[in-house]
Amino acid sequence: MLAKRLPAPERRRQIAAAALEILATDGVRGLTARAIAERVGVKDGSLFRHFASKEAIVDAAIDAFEELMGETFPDPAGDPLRALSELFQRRVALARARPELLRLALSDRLTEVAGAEGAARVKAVVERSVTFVREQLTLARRQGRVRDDVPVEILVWTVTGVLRGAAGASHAPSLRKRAARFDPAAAWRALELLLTTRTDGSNDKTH
Amino acid sequence: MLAKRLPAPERRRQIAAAALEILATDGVRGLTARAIAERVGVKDGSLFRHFASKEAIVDAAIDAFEELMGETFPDPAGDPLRALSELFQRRVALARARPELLRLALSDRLTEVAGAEGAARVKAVVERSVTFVREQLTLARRQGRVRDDVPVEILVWTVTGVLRGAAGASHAPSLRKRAARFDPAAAWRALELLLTTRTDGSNDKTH
Amino acid sequence: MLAKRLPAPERRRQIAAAALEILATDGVRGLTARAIAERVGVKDGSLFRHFASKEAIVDAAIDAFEELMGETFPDPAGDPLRALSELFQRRVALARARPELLRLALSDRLTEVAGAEGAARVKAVVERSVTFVREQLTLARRQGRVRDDVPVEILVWTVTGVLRGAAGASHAPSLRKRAARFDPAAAWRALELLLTTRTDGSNDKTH
Amino acid sequence: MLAKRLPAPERRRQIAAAALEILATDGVRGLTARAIAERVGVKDGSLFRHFASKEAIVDAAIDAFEELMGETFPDPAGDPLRALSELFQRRVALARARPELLRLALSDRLTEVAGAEGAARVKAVVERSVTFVREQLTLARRQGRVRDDVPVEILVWTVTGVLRGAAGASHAPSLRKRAARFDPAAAWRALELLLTTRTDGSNDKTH
DNA sequence: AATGAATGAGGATTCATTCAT
DNA sequence: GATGAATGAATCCTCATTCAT
Repeated sequence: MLAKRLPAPERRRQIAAAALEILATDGVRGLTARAIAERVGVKDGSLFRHFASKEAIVDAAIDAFEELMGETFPDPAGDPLRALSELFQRRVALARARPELLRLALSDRLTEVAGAEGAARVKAVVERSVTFVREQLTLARRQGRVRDDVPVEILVWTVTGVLRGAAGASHAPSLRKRAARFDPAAAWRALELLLTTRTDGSNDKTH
Repeated sequence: MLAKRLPAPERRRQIAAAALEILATDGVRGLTARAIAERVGVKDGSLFRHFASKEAIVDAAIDAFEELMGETFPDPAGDPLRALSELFQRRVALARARPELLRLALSDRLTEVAGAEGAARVKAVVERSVTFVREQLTLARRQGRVRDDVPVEILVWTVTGVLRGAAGASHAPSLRKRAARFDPAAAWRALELLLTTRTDGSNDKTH
Repeated sequence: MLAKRLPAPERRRQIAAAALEILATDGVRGLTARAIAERVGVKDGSLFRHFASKEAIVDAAIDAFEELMGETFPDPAGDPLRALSELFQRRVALARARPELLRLALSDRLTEVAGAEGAARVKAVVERSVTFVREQLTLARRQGRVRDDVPVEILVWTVTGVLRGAAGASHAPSLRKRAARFDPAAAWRALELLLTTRTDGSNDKTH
Repeated sequence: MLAKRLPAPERRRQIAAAALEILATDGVRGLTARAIAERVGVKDGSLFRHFASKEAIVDAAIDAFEELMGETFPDPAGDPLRALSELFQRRVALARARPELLRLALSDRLTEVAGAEGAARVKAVVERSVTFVREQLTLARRQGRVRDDVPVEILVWTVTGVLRGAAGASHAPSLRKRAARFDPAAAWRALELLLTTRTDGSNDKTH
């Protein structure tokens, strides 16, 4: 029962993609050579004709991950709020299209299965997002378009928090009910309000 | 070289705690019977005198996790913003005191190693936090103390996002530099500014 | 079907001994964890409760080899020809008692399966024999009891050659016919004749 | 990146030679289809266009080995001591020219990787040498040119021992120091002295 | 004649778990 | 209550070999 022969580069891509998906759905311990091979339709030993080791497979998976995440970064030149908005929309769209990626980005599964070098790369991808957000926020603030009564870092956490929530809401079946009519554009508008509107905080704390 | 004999309930607690720590520091694949036993100072076979299976150990670990997280919930009666503030402070304090717990709460390692029932309990713990936040926010909004120009869910994500950031900043060595003078109280004040009702729309977006 | 439980040190010895024998009889590729385990009467995985790796098993086997070979070295003090004679007798006796050891000493199987450190130890054992022979011969020569018309090294090779032959003859079934009445004592006497000082040159070459 | 197409017989020779060298340098476990193919500059699958199996490759390697060793046998007619001398010189020369062959002849690697039939052939090659030596010695003894106070077999072992030593010394880098001015001709002269000079053994043992 | 993708049968090793002592 | 020796199933990986292209 031979598997269909496939050109090596394509097989490699398949294998890396399969690893990514399995990791997202079945977790660290589910990511076995056997499982990957099965999903691809070959025998486990055959994987090692294409990759030197499981770690190498994970590295390739991280390549794919890096690329997909990288594509969601908008042009950093231009209007910073627009840049943030675009990042937001694209990330939500990505979460909808490839929910596994989201899980991977939010969990540390990739870091767990990767070797030191791969783990560093995953971390870099995540940090790049945070840095991007921080930079755009700082820029926007200099333009007076983002509130300055709150430290940037807090705003960064706000953005990443809402992004995380929106991405989760956009695909998580269990959350679908609550966020049934979840609309990413509306979410962004709300987030923008948070970032830009200056509140006076006058009527809050009682203490 | 026999390990000190310990009353069973105490050993159980030890084992569960050890599992929790190992899971946090070494990850899913680091959580082996051997590793747990070693940390407790016992031989691996002995674990199974106290627990029927590794899954049972994880279940007990989840008990501990549940309890520790549960303790951070403030009295839900009373001032909702105060309740949120307290949850915030306590969580940050917990993150500082027991950084592993934070990692566990933010990663899905526990869910990964738990059986179905355990996973559900972990999920419940996390959801309970979100629900708590949502409820307090809703209450506060009814009191007119939280802005209503933004859907509650967005505010929920804001709170959880900032909480996550603050908790991370409060312990992560790598982040310590940036958040060197990180002050949870200040973080909460900033968060509160974000949440509370604005009085005018003067500081509006430009486009 | 559980194997008989044995105290660990004894099992270790068994395993090392089994490895030595398998290597001698079945060769490098025959030395599998499975083969060792089978011979000892346990399952292969169990080997690794006693040794960290196959290499560690081989190391222990080399320990045994070293010890057995070491025991054949006579007291180097005293009459050098007597020392050589004793080494000779003991080696032949060892070859008869434990033919596998001989094979191992003469082949390089042990070196092949050992790690770098183990290989060095095996080499040292072999070299120690040669050195011992050389030293005793040199001593004897100084006493005028060994011929000096021939370089010592040639005499060393003579001794090792005859030893090798005698040891082989003493056990190899195929050679038994020829050396049917093979007598180690007689072999040594003959060897001694070869080594000792000639008195005259009467029986010289003809050409 | 196709390898140069070569006529089949030439490729076969290449492959057999490569196998021989790898076996000598890397040992039994180093002799993999991949290693052979690599050395030849071909992909591993291609080996099996030329040989039915790895065993067949080894058989061909043994052919080559047989031939090379066979070439060192001098004309058995004529002066027996001269014949021995020539064998000696040629073997030492071969050891110098092709050290791998020596290793193979002295180790039993070839026997290990060969099938039953091949192993028998290797054994025959070795035995042929011994037989040759024995025959020439017997002849020479009948002519009164070799000492008769020592059994022939002992002399055979002497010759093979010195040959082995000389061959080893002639190439082994580590031994080069000791045998720095190692001179095969001198070695043979010394050996001849051993074989021909009659000692009386009068002044040896003290016991 | 050679490649390139695949396999199946192992090989070493890990690990949760059992149970006699 | 704890140990210490064992297992069986699974894991990653290697290797000789096959065969369509």
